[in-house]
Amino acid sequence: MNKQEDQMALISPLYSGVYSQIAPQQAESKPRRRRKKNKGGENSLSGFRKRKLTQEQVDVLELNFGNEHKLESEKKERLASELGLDPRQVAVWFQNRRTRWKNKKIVEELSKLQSAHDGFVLEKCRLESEVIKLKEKLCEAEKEIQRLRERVDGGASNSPISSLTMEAMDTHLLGEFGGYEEAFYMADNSYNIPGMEWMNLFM
DNA sequence: CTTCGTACTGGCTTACATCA
DNA sequence: GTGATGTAAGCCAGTACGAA
Repeated sequence: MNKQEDQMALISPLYSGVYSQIAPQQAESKPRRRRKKNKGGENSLSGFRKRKLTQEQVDVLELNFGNEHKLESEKKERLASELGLDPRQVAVWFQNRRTRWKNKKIVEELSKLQSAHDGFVLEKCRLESEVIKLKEKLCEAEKEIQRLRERVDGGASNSPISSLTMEAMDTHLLGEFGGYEEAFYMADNSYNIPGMEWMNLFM
């Protein structure tokens, strides 16, 4: 693998945002010099009328692109003579094809992210309604505790047993949540679980 | 008029050669 | 051997332009 391929491998498969890593200077939106209109200079291929490649030529090029998105000069020359094209045309075709491929990938990636996002929103709604149900349950449990406390206090006020019994009851009823705060921390304070911070983006 | 495909421009990197 | 410099080739983003 040469250095250039190495570099491309470092870059995401989509080449996304890529060139900015290689050429940060260019990534800054520097005003570009406007290109002069060219009606066919010395090195111009458009000296002759711009023409569409035949279906057969495109098929062969697509086949080669499918195997390898990069074009080595030897392969370029071979393809060019095989298809009766200028090597420059082959190079340009590959360059444009890479651009189309990259754009297509970006669109695909966007739609994947969109559906993932939709899924997370759905899950968030489900969790929120679960929190509401659990809060209702907790409220009922607290009322029940209060009733029992009043009953016990009424029979033997200031008895050391009463407070111990209450503690035990609290532990029994709330033990699975590890206490009120812990149980509902997430619901009120968004996602603070390590590694889940990104969820806040959707809040 | 819009979209798509082909070709070009300019900025940039990399590899290689040459020279002091 | 090594660093500086020049050059060719290739890549990309952006753009022009002809054809459908």
